[in-house]
Amino acid sequence: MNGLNDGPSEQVMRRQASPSGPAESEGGLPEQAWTLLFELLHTHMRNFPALAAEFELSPVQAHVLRQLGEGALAMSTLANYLSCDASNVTGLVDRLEARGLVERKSSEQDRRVKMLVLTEAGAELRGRLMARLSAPPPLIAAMPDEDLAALRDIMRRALKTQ
Amino acid sequence: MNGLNDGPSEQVMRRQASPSGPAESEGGLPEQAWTLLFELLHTHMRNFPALAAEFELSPVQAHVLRQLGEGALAMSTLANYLSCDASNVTGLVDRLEARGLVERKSSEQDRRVKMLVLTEAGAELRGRLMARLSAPPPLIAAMPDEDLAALRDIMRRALKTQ
DNA sequence: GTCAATGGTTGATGATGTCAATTGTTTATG
DNA sequence: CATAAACAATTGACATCATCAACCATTGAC
Repeated sequence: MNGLNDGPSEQVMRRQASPSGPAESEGGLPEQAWTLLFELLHTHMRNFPALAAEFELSPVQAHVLRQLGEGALAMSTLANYLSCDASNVTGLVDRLEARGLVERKSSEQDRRVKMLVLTEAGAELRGRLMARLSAPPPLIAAMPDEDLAALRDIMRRALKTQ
Repeated sequence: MNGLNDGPSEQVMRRQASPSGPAESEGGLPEQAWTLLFELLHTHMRNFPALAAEFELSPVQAHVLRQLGEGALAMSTLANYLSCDASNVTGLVDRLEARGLVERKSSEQDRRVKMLVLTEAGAELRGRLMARLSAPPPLIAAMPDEDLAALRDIMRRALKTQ
């Protein structure tokens, strides 16, 4: 695990009484960059429910479908991904299974475990969902190519060394 | 509002049957950059509930406190911000009010309207919450200064021209 | 004054989330 | 081998979040 505060700068939280949240002009370089990203992030997340609803999915169900694309997942693994209680996943999967999007398969190695796999219909829906999700929001789409390339390279480096 | 698909490139969704979601190496520049950002975004959103729980707040309550910092808001305005039904806001505010974090004030101009304001305790809690939220996640904190500065400048330009 | 529109609440219902307790299966230990 | 501990999933009880339809109070237009 990467520790959070083992880095160089200690000047976080300089004026926690600031009325309007993180001030862009204050703090170290990481805080400045993060605050701006945070803005985009929340703007985008606000209409995630509406986006999921386009496919008649709740936000959580959309999240589940997204995670489930890589292959079969155990219920407990899914609970970890969602950082929620295992008992929550039961009902979640119940509803997805009732809609014919996923299937429970008992594991051969360990009969306690139930693996989740997408059905044909589930994979198809996930395909459309992911295509919709990967459409860049207006703010990104409007960026000049130069900035986009720089942004892509920066993020590639960051995700690689994580 | 900025249209979504009035841009240049049309090569989105080339292989929607791809099993693992948006492939980083495909699509136009905006899609490539966005897909990477999207990764960070969802990683961060996964532990937003846990982060809110540090302050004994549900995710939605944290969102409300965040929005409520700028000043008084009408219930209906808050419902718009959250893009949810007005009746949902009633219960939400009921619980926040019961905890002494916000207050309903009847508007002078229009006695139908109820304005929401933070109490002393609410403002204090919001301050701590915002300070916590503006702490950059590990992935950002680990970036070299050069990338951080570039990222900040790119995002500034993008948010400005929006 | 009457009537439609608006802002907020209430009640019914379903989805999401947690916790505590239970069942069935594995694994470790005597 | 037998028993106990650990684990995966489920169940039941309960709070929260979300929507819809119906309802009051107030406003504003006619």
